[in-house]
Amino acid sequence: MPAHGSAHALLSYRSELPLAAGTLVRVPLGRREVLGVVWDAPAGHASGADFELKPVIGSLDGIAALSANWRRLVTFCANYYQRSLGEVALAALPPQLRDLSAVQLARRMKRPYAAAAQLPPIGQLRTLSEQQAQALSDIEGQAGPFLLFGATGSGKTEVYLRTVQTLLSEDPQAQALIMVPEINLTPQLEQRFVERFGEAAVVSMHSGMTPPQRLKSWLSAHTGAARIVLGTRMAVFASMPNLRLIVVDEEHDPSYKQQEGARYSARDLAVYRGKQDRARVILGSATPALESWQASEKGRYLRLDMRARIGDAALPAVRMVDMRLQPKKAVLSPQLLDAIGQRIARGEQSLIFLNRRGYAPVLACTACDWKSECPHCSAFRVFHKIDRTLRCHHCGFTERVPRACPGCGNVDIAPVGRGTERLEEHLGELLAEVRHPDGSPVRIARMDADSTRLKGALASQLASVHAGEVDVLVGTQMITKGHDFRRITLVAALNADTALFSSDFRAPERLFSLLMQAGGRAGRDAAQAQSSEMWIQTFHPDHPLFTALRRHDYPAFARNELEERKRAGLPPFASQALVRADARSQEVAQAFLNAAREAAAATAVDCFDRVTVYPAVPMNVQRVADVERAQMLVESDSRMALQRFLAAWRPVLMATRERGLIRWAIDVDPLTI
DNA sequence: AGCACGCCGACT
DNA sequence: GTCGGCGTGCTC
Repeated sequence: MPAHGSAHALLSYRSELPLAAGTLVRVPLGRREVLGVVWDAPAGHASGADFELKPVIGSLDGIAALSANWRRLVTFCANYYQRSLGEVALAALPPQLRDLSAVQLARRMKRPYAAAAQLPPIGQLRTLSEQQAQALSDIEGQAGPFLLFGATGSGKTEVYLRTVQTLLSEDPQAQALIMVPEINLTPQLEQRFVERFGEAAVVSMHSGMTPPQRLKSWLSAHTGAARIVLGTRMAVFASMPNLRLIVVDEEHDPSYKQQEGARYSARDLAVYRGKQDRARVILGSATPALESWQASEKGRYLRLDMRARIGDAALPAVRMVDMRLQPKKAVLSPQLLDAIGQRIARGEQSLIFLNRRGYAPVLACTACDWKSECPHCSAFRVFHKIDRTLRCHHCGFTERVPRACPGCGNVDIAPVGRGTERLEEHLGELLAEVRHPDGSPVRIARMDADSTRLKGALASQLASVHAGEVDVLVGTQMITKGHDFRRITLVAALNADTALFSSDFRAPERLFSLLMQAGGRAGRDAAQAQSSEMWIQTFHPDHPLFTALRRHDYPAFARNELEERKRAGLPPFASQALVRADARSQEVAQAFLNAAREAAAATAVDCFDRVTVYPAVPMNVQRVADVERAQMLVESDSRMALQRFLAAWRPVLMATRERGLIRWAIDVDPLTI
């Protein structure tokens, strides 16, 4: 089964020696030599073909065959997400395995991966809170899967650590897989696991590693030497012969869904894999995905409640600022500004969250109707004052800001709206007079994808916040994730309203989660928690989402939202898939989709009456980098029916030809539609 | 995914 | 007259 994208994925080869299923081999394909995996044993696949089979070139016999469970996971993923086996399998293996010569491999395998790392003795551990102890005993006593519903600061990580510890000490071979949504979050997690279990027991797996590092980690997990694998979504495919526990931390995070190639959900695959491998699965979150919450309501997941913060630290008080009562052009209300000033005077830190980077999202001419549109996309280019550029956040197209309006020559072109850069500048002006207790001026910093682009920049910025060298931190989404800021007592969210009335039905869920997470940055020290506040500026202070947020009441939010989803027939009460098509023109993209839609009706499968295929529509951002994009929604009230339909329909899609079509893909369980 | 084969525009 | 553009199709 070598790597190629066609439908009937398996290719047959002959071999003098019998090769066990799961063996890694090198085989000829066309005039190349590629990596392959023996999928089924010699039998079956009769050579009764009309052509001669090519021989297997050799097997990578230093490496044990991939297990049946691993192959089942890959098969399931390929079938469920409508991709070829070869694509999924090869993407799941470390890329260096593909171009490693036999000699290099032999040299590599000489290194001792054989024995499972011994765990160092565990020193004195902190006493667990009552709810932590309860969660642990539930995890030990029940089969799961578990939904660990725990507030930020409730000590979820300690529960993971203890579960791993119990497991690994009971079973000297056992392995655990711990997943986090982002690469940025792996170092601090790795540190905690290494502290507890020692360097030798832990390996990481994420796309930021060099190919040799990745191969090393993979081999270490595959041989069973690594007891603990930490990683991002790709780690769900790690070959682990003695896997007994899978943790998906921040399970609600959209990053668990791969957004190109095989569009799998690592969280959902983790649950499948846990069942296959008889490994415990723990999904952890303060704001679970509504799909997971619903599963826990129905008893498919066992919910473990950890709603209190450690040491009974209070959650921050939520303050709503009604922007209808503020001066028209106010960015920051006087109350909020005043509150920030007070923190500075007390030597405490504030965090201002605005989910829009750059200086201004649009630049516009004051005389004509010119706007900073991207010539290659149906989107505006963002004004970045710092280097005086207009940058398209979709295709990357960047130009210097024109001196005068390209439309009419007017020199007066003005920024419209605001991003983090402008907010940082604005705050500097507003807080210019404010002083520290020691009389020094205010220090404002900005943290977003632009300020952290350079290697090491993120770490050094975080360090300076931790060291107390910053009074006010302005940033995007990125500052709300995971970082354990100890001295922040005020968090403010500007511009939260856009998500309330979005056409994306998941927008409220993401907003709630984001605000809870941002709020969780405040008052992580019990001593300061009393005075910690989360500020929200909004034109809709009475919106039910904010009512639930004020009480830190995720269950109330979920109940509300699930009711609406049910009424509207949306996930988790329906299953969806999306077919996307790219072409030089919108007409071609849509023609392809609609042709496939017609063909679906004609090739009626038995489950077709339970499935709705909607007509093709342009995507939200219709054109990116001069490519027109369209999509088509497929929906059913039954996941099974949708699956059966997609499996039957895929060959039809593949047979559908449209001149000028660039590519198409199916996205099963899409996160944005 | 590669890497062929194949049919139309600017070069020695 | 060729070199090379990338559209289309195949790989046991």
